[in-house]
Amino acid sequence: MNIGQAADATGVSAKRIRYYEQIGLLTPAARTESGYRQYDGGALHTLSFINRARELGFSIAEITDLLALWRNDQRSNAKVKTIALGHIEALRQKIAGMQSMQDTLQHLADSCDGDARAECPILDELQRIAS
Amino acid sequence: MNIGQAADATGVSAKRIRYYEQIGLLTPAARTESGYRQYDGGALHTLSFINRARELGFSIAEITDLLALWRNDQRSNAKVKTIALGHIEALRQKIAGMQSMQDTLQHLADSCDGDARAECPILDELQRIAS
DNA sequence: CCTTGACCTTCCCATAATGGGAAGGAATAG
DNA sequence: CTATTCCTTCCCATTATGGGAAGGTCAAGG
Repeated sequence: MNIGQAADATGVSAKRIRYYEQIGLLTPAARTESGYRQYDGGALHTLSFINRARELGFSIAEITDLLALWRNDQRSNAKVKTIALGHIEALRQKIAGMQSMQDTLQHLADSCDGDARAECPILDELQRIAS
Repeated sequence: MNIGQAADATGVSAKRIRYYEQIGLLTPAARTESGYRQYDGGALHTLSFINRARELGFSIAEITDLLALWRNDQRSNAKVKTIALGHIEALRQKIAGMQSMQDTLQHLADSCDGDARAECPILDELQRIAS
Protein backbone atom coordinates (compact mmCIF):
# COMPACT_ATOMS: atom_id res chain seq x y z
CA MET A 1 0.00 0.00 0.00
CA ASN A 2 1.38 3.38 -1.02
CA ILE A 3 1.57 6.41 1.21
CA GLY A 4 -1.47 8.08 -0.36
CA GLN A 5 -3.69 5.12 0.38
CA ALA A 6 -2.30 4.89 3.90
CA ALA A 7 -3.08 8.57 4.30
CA ASP A 8 -6.66 8.08 3.11
CA ALA A 9 -7.10 5.06 5.32
CA THR A 10 -5.86 6.70 8.50
CA GLY A 11 -6.60 10.39 8.12
CA VAL A 12 -2.92 11.21 8.49
CA SER A 13 -1.69 13.21 5.53
CA ALA A 14 1.22 11.90 3.49
CA LYS A 15 3.19 14.93 4.61
CA ARG A 16 2.60 14.04 8.22
CA ILE A 17 3.51 10.41 7.66
CA ARG A 18 6.85 11.36 6.13
CA TYR A 19 7.43 13.83 8.92
CA TYR A 20 6.69 11.24 11.58
CA GLU A 21 9.14 8.91 9.93
CA GLN A 22 11.74 11.64 9.68
CA ILE A 23 11.63 12.51 13.36
CA GLY A 24 11.74 8.87 14.37
CA LEU A 25 8.19 8.54 15.62
CA LEU A 26 7.65 5.86 12.98
CA THR A 27 10.18 3.26 12.03
CA PRO A 28 11.18 3.81 8.40
CA ALA A 29 8.70 2.21 6.03
CA ALA A 30 9.76 -0.54 3.66
CA ARG A 31 10.38 0.68 0.13
CA THR A 32 9.65 -0.71 -3.31
CA GLU A 33 12.54 -0.95 -5.75
CA SER A 34 11.66 2.45 -7.07
CA GLY A 35 11.63 3.97 -3.60
CA TYR A 36 7.91 4.12 -2.84
CA ARG A 37 7.09 3.64 0.82
CA GLN A 38 4.93 0.61 1.54
CA TYR A 39 2.48 0.26 4.41
CA ASP A 40 0.74 -2.78 5.82
CA GLY A 41 -1.99 -3.29 8.38
CA GLY A 42 0.34 -2.88 11.32
CA ALA A 43 1.61 0.42 10.03
CA LEU A 44 -1.94 1.64 9.45
CA HIS A 45 -2.73 0.62 12.99
CA THR A 46 0.12 2.65 14.36
CA LEU A 47 -0.78 5.63 12.21
CA SER A 48 -4.36 5.59 13.43
CA PHE A 49 -3.14 5.28 17.00
CA ILE A 50 -1.01 8.36 16.49
CA ASN A 51 -3.83 10.23 14.83
CA ARG A 52 -6.25 9.50 17.63
CA ALA A 53 -3.71 10.54 20.23
CA ARG A 54 -3.10 13.81 18.36
CA GLU A 55 -6.83 14.39 18.31
CA LEU A 56 -6.80 13.95 22.07
CA GLY A 57 -4.19 16.67 22.26
CA PHE A 58 -1.12 14.60 23.05
CA SER A 59 2.09 16.15 21.81
CA ILE A 60 4.43 14.21 19.56
CA ALA A 61 6.78 13.81 22.51
CA GLU A 62 4.01 12.31 24.62
CA ILE A 63 2.97 10.03 21.77
CA THR A 64 6.54 8.85 21.48
CA ASP A 65 6.26 7.67 25.08
CA LEU A 66 2.80 6.19 24.58
CA LEU A 67 3.93 4.30 21.50
CA ALA A 68 6.94 2.91 23.29
CA LEU A 69 4.70 1.69 26.09
CA TRP A 70 2.18 0.33 23.64
CA ARG A 71 4.80 -1.54 21.67
CA ASN A 72 7.02 -2.78 24.43
CA ASP A 73 4.84 -3.60 27.31
CA GLN A 74 1.13 -3.27 27.25
CA ARG A 75 1.05 -3.74 30.98
CA SER A 76 2.92 -0.57 31.93
CA ASN A 77 -0.40 0.83 32.89
CA ALA A 78 0.93 3.03 35.64
CA LYS A 79 3.15 4.96 33.25
CA VAL A 80 0.38 5.33 30.74
CA LYS A 81 -1.93 6.61 33.41
CA THR A 82 0.70 9.03 34.66
CA ILE A 83 1.13 10.48 31.19
CA ALA A 84 -2.62 10.77 30.74
CA LEU A 85 -3.13 12.43 34.13
CA GLY A 86 -0.38 14.92 33.41
CA HIS A 87 -2.01 15.75 30.14
CA ILE A 88 -5.41 16.11 31.79
CA GLU A 89 -4.01 18.55 34.30
CA ALA A 90 -2.33 20.59 31.59
CA LEU A 91 -5.62 20.69 29.73
CA ARG A 92 -7.45 21.77 32.86
CA GLN A 93 -5.13 24.72 33.31
CA LYS A 94 -5.32 25.75 29.67
CA ILE A 95 -9.09 25.56 29.72
CA ALA A 96 -9.28 27.62 32.90
CA GLY A 97 -7.08 30.29 31.38
CA MET A 98 -9.08 30.46 28.20
CA GLN A 99 -12.32 30.47 30.13
CA SER A 100 -11.17 33.43 32.17
CA MET A 101 -10.14 35.18 29.00
CA GLN A 102 -13.51 34.50 27.44
CA ASP A 103 -15.40 35.72 30.49
CA THR A 104 -13.47 38.96 30.55
CA LEU A 105 -14.06 39.56 26.87
CA GLN A 106 -17.72 38.65 27.10
CA HIS A 107 -18.14 41.08 29.95
CA LEU A 108 -16.48 43.81 27.94
CA ALA A 109 -18.48 43.05 24.83
CA ASP A 110 -21.73 43.04 26.79
CA SER A 111 -20.98 46.54 27.94
CA CYS A 112 -20.30 47.73 24.42
CA ASP A 113 -23.39 48.55 22.47
CA GLY A 114 -21.55 48.89 19.20
CA ASP A 115 -22.89 52.36 18.62
CA ALA A 116 -20.33 54.78 17.32
CA ARG A 117 -21.21 57.41 19.90
CA ALA A 118 -21.86 55.28 22.92
CA GLU A 119 -19.76 53.48 25.45
CA CYS A 120 -17.43 50.69 24.44
CA PRO A 121 -15.24 49.71 27.30
CA ILE A 122 -13.23 47.18 25.34
CA LEU A 123 -10.63 49.68 24.27
CA ASP A 124 -11.02 51.59 27.51
CA GLU A 125 -10.28 48.47 29.49
CA LEU A 126 -7.22 47.68 27.47
CA GLN A 127 -6.15 51.25 27.91
CA ARG A 128 -6.88 51.37 31.62
CA ILE A 129 -4.96 48.25 32.40
CA ALA A 130 -2.30 49.52 30.08
CA SER A 131 -1.76 52.64 32.06
CA MET B 1 14.09 55.25 28.38
CA ASN B 2 15.98 52.25 27.03
CA ILE B 3 14.41 49.07 25.81
CA GLY B 4 15.27 47.14 28.97
CA GLN B 5 13.46 49.61 31.19
CA ALA B 6 10.51 49.66 28.82
CA ALA B 7 10.46 45.88 29.01
CA ASP B 8 10.47 45.94 32.80
CA ALA B 9 7.79 48.61 32.90
CA THR B 10 5.41 46.82 30.56
CA GLY B 11 6.11 43.14 30.96
CA VAL B 12 6.96 42.85 27.27
CA SER B 13 10.42 41.40 26.80
CA ALA B 14 13.00 43.37 24.85
CA LYS B 15 12.99 40.57 22.31
CA ARG B 16 9.26 40.95 21.83
CA ILE B 17 9.50 44.73 21.54
CA ARG B 18 12.07 44.48 18.77
CA TYR B 19 9.99 41.82 17.09
CA TYR B 20 6.86 43.95 17.23
CA GLU B 21 8.77 46.81 15.71
CA GLN B 22 10.19 44.55 13.02
CA ILE B 23 6.81 43.26 11.89
CA GLY B 24 5.35 46.74 11.89
CA LEU B 25 3.08 46.39 14.89
CA LEU B 26 5.00 49.23 16.52
CA THR B 27 6.23 52.28 14.71
CA PRO B 28 10.05 52.28 14.83
CA ALA B 29 11.30 53.76 18.08
CA ALA B 30 13.43 56.87 18.12
CA ARG B 31 17.14 56.16 18.49
CA THR B 32 19.94 57.79 20.39
CA GLU B 33 23.05 58.76 18.46
CA SER B 34 24.57 55.41 19.32
CA GLY B 35 21.52 53.54 18.10
CA TYR B 36 19.73 52.74 21.35
CA ARG B 37 15.96 52.67 21.05
CA GLN B 38 14.18 55.25 23.19
CA TYR B 39 10.70 54.89 24.67
CA ASP B 40 8.39 57.45 26.20
CA GLY B 41 5.10 57.25 28.05
CA GLY B 42 3.06 56.88 24.91
CA ALA B 43 5.16 53.98 23.73
CA LEU B 44 4.85 52.31 27.12
CA HIS B 45 1.13 52.79 26.91
CA THR B 46 0.97 51.08 23.56
CA LEU B 47 3.20 48.26 24.74
CA SER B 48 1.01 47.61 27.74
CA PHE B 49 -2.06 47.69 25.52
CA ILE B 50 -0.48 45.05 23.32
CA ASN B 51 0.56 42.97 26.28
CA ARG B 52 -2.89 42.98 27.78
CA ALA B 53 -4.45 42.08 24.46
CA ARG B 54 -1.99 39.19 24.07
CA GLU B 55 -2.94 38.02 27.56
CA LEU B 56 -6.55 38.05 26.40
CA GLY B 57 -5.56 35.76 23.57
CA PHE B 58 -5.73 38.19 20.68
CA SER B 59 -3.37 37.32 17.84
CA ILE B 60 -0.88 39.84 16.56
CA ALA B 61 -3.03 40.27 13.47
CA GLU B 62 -6.06 41.06 15.60
CA ILE B 63 -4.05 43.44 17.73
CA THR B 64 -2.93 45.22 14.60
CA ASP B 65 -6.58 45.92 13.89
CA LEU B 66 -7.34 46.87 17.47
CA LEU B 67 -4.39 49.25 17.58
CA ALA B 68 -5.44 50.90 14.35
CA LEU B 69 -8.93 51.44 15.75
CA TRP B 70 -7.54 52.63 19.04
CA ARG B 71 -5.20 55.10 17.40
CA ASN B 72 -7.37 56.39 14.64
CA ASP B 73 -10.84 56.52 15.92
CA GLN B 74 -11.79 55.57 19.41
CA ARG B 75 -15.41 55.62 18.37
CA SER B 76 -15.24 52.72 15.93
CA ASN B 77 -16.95 50.73 18.61
CA ALA B 78 -18.83 48.49 16.24
CA LYS B 79 -15.64 47.20 14.64
CA VAL B 80 -14.02 46.68 18.00
CA LYS B 81 -17.03 44.77 19.22
CA THR B 82 -17.08 42.67 16.07
CA ILE B 83 -13.45 41.69 16.55
CA ALA B 84 -14.06 40.87 20.19
CA LEU B 85 -17.15 38.80 19.45
CA GLY B 86 -15.32 36.86 16.78
CA HIS B 87 -12.55 36.16 19.22
CA ILE B 88 -15.03 35.09 21.90
CA GLU B 89 -16.63 32.63 19.52
CA ALA B 90 -13.26 31.20 18.52
CA LEU B 91 -12.41 30.81 22.19
CA ARG B 92 -15.73 29.09 22.85
CA GLN B 93 -15.03 26.51 20.19
CA LYS B 94 -11.48 25.89 21.33
CA ILE B 95 -12.62 25.48 24.91
CA ALA B 96 -15.37 23.06 23.89
CA GLY B 97 -12.89 20.96 21.96
CA MET B 98 -10.41 20.85 24.80
CA GLN B 99 -13.15 20.10 27.28
CA SER B 100 -14.30 17.15 25.22
CA MET B 101 -10.73 15.97 25.01
CA GLN B 102 -10.31 16.28 28.74
CA ASP B 103 -13.55 14.43 29.47
CA THR B 104 -12.55 11.55 27.26
CA LEU B 105 -9.16 11.28 28.86
CA GLN B 106 -10.54 11.59 32.36
CA HIS B 107 -12.98 8.81 31.63
CA LEU B 108 -10.20 6.60 30.36
CA ALA B 109 -7.94 7.41 33.28
CA ASP B 110 -10.73 6.71 35.76
CA SER B 111 -11.05 3.23 34.30
CA CYS B 112 -7.34 2.60 34.62
CA ASP B 113 -6.25 1.55 38.05
CA GLY B 114 -2.59 1.86 37.24
CA ASP B 115 -1.91 -1.68 38.32
CA ALA B 116 0.42 -3.54 36.03
CA ARG B 117 -1.87 -6.54 35.78
CA ALA B 118 -5.24 -4.91 35.67
CA GLU B 119 -7.31 -3.07 33.15
CA CYS B 120 -6.09 0.12 31.56
CA PRO B 121 -8.30 1.11 28.68
CA ILE B 122 -6.24 4.12 27.68
CA LEU B 123 -4.11 2.19 25.26
CA ASP B 124 -6.99 -0.12 24.44
CA GLU B 125 -9.12 2.83 23.47
CA LEU B 126 -6.46 4.28 21.27
CA GLN B 127 -6.00 0.88 19.76
CA ARG B 128 -9.71 0.23 19.32
CA ILE B 129 -10.38 3.46 17.57
CA ALA B 130 -7.22 2.90 15.66
CA SER B 131 -8.48 -0.34 14.18
C1' DC C 1 4.52 1.82 -27.84
C1' DC C 2 3.77 6.21 -26.17
C1' DT C 3 1.55 9.77 -23.87
C1' DT C 4 -1.06 11.58 -20.13
C1' DG C 5 -2.26 12.08 -15.63
C1' DA C 6 -2.01 10.68 -11.06
C1' DC C 7 1.15 9.43 -7.81
C1' DC C 8 5.55 9.23 -5.55
C1' DT C 9 10.31 11.09 -4.11
C1' DT C 10 13.40 14.71 -1.82
C1' DC C 11 14.36 19.40 -0.72
C1' DC C 12 13.50 23.94 0.68
C1' DC C 13 10.51 27.54 2.49
C1' DA C 14 6.68 29.32 5.47
C1' DT C 15 3.78 29.55 9.34
C1' DA C 16 3.11 32.23 14.96
C1' DA C 17 5.36 34.27 18.37
C1' DT C 18 8.70 34.08 20.68
C1' DG C 19 13.52 32.51 23.17
C1' DG C 20 18.56 31.70 23.01
C1' DG C 21 22.89 33.05 22.05
C1' DA C 22 26.99 35.06 19.59
C1' DA C 23 29.76 39.00 18.23
C1' DG C 24 30.61 43.48 19.03
C1' DG C 25 29.68 48.46 20.43
C1' DA C 26 28.03 51.77 24.40
C1' DA C 27 27.18 53.41 28.93
C1' DT C 28 28.08 53.40 33.69
C1' DA C 29 29.97 52.41 38.23
C1' DG C 30 33.90 51.86 40.90
C1' DC D 1 40.71 52.60 33.20
C1' DT D 2 38.31 48.63 33.54
C1' DA D 3 34.64 45.55 34.61
C1' DT D 4 29.98 44.91 34.18
C1' DT D 5 25.78 45.66 32.31
C1' DC D 6 23.21 47.08 28.59
C1' DC D 7 22.39 47.68 23.83
C1' DT D 8 22.73 46.41 18.73
C1' DT D 9 22.06 43.06 14.72
C1' DC D 10 22.04 38.47 13.00
C1' DC D 11 21.18 33.73 12.89
C1' DC D 12 19.12 29.49 14.68
C1' DA D 13 15.50 26.74 17.25
C1' DT D 14 11.00 25.75 18.58
C1' DT D 15 5.85 22.75 17.07
C1' DA D 16 3.57 20.28 13.79
C1' DT D 17 2.28 20.93 9.71
C1' DG D 18 1.29 22.78 4.74
C1' DG D 19 2.86 24.40 0.11
C1' DG D 20 5.25 23.88 -3.80
C1' DA D 21 9.10 22.86 -7.08
C1' DA D 22 11.82 19.54 -9.70
C1' DG D 23 11.93 15.22 -11.14
C1' DG D 24 11.10 9.93 -11.18
C1' DT D 25 7.22 6.11 -11.57
C1' DC D 26 3.14 3.71 -12.52
C1' DA D 27 -1.22 2.53 -14.80
C1' DA D 28 -4.51 3.21 -18.36
C1' DG D 29 -6.00 4.46 -22.79
C1' DG D 30 -5.19 5.66 -27.65
